[in-house]
Amino acid sequence: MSHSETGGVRQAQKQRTRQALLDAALGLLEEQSLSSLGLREVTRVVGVAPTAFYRHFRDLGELGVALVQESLSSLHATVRAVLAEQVGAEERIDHTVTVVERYVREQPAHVRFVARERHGGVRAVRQAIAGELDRFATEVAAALKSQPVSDGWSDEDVRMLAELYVDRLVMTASAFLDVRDGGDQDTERWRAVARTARRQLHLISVGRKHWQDAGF
Amino acid sequence: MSHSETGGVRQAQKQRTRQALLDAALGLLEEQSLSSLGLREVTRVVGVAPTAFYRHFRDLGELGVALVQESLSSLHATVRAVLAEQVGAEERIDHTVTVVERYVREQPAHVRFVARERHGGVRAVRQAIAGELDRFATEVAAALKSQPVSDGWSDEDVRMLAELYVDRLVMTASAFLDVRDGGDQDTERWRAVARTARRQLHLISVGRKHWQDAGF
DNA sequence: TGTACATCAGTGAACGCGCGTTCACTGATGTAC
DNA sequence: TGTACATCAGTGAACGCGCGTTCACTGATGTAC
Repeated sequence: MSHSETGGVRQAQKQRTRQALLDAALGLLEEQSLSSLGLREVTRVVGVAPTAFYRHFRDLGELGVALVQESLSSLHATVRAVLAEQVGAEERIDHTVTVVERYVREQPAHVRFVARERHGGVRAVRQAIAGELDRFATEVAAALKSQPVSDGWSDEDVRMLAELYVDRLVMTASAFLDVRDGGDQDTERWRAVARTARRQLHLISVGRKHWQDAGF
Repeated sequence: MSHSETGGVRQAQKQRTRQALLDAALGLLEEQSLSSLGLREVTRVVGVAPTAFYRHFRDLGELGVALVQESLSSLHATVRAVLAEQVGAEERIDHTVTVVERYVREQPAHVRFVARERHGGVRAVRQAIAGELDRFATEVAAALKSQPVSDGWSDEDVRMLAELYVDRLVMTASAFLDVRDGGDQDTERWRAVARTARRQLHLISVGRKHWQDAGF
């Protein structure tokens, strides 16, 4: 082949192995938590020697931090698109829940990983997740602030509201996951979770509208 | 001694060892998650032979379930007392947050355990926590229903609101814990978490008051 | 284009270690009479 | 009260096993000329 690009085949193969390690770990983490996951378990699934692991990550904590980026970047992008929509509050809530539903269906392992490791036993991973959710909340806050309903709101209160929404979305994703794990797929229970999530977000939205009337 | 009571000394000593195992495990779980905790680690801390463990628990999952009861029963009782108070909504919220603050200060390990294992790697423990929080939500729902503000509310909506409050309390406890872990103790950041928590609960409360006006 | 050397992703043997679990046991506590 | 037997919480040796990490290696890919 040409030598116009640096690396090429070798670098591409390395990336493929790295991704295989991430995928294998994510799969194994459906049944356990990161702090009990073994390096040899992961390499065994991929089909490489245990020592190959060290060519990509110092330890499983470092792999975990990489998984955080992978897990949250896709959801982040999708929700950002919803936030940018110029529609009414009710529509936006409905759409957001739909997006979360789809995310849980399509990336259940990523959702479980984040929910589990958000308070899990590996500090570096907890911090990575906290950092991502913080950036997430900052974006939501910016979107909320730009809406007319927020006129007269302090930055502190906008932030408070943003965190309320973000936490609720994470809890909702986790609730969908629990239904999925229970064996139900698209059943009554799944729809009940969606309905409850929408009503909870609507209730928060109502509170937001009347927040200043209440004198806070 | 007398033989009027069955057991006595022997039974009491067994209970003491059992409690020592629970305490040791809880301590070790500050730094790791249940699915990576070792049976030998626990018995080493207590100062008994590894095999003594089996006189009390089949495995660490069973010990974890026992820790769930221990962790949530005390908080449960305290919050129940707050719910029974006949005061205004604002006062009740302030008081609830104060109770949560005290709980995090006094039982940080219990709080961390529940937050971590709620979505952790051990199914039996997850289910035990989910069950406890479910009973908790049921009590909160009953308390909410008995208030005049809830006239005209469906049971479903009362339940939805109760879950919103319970999740919020768990998140608040977890937020206090994060500040504590960060090295700050009673500082500005701790007070900021308390302030945010109160405002979030108040906002939900405002939403509740205007829920029916909004036509849901 | 061809050749000679450098790089480095993945290998495989070896290590010491702590793990969970088994088993037959010991000796203090409990019970029957 | 005293004696003889039963119970059972905790012991300690032993086991096979999989773990994370080290090290010198191999051979395909990359680069310089």
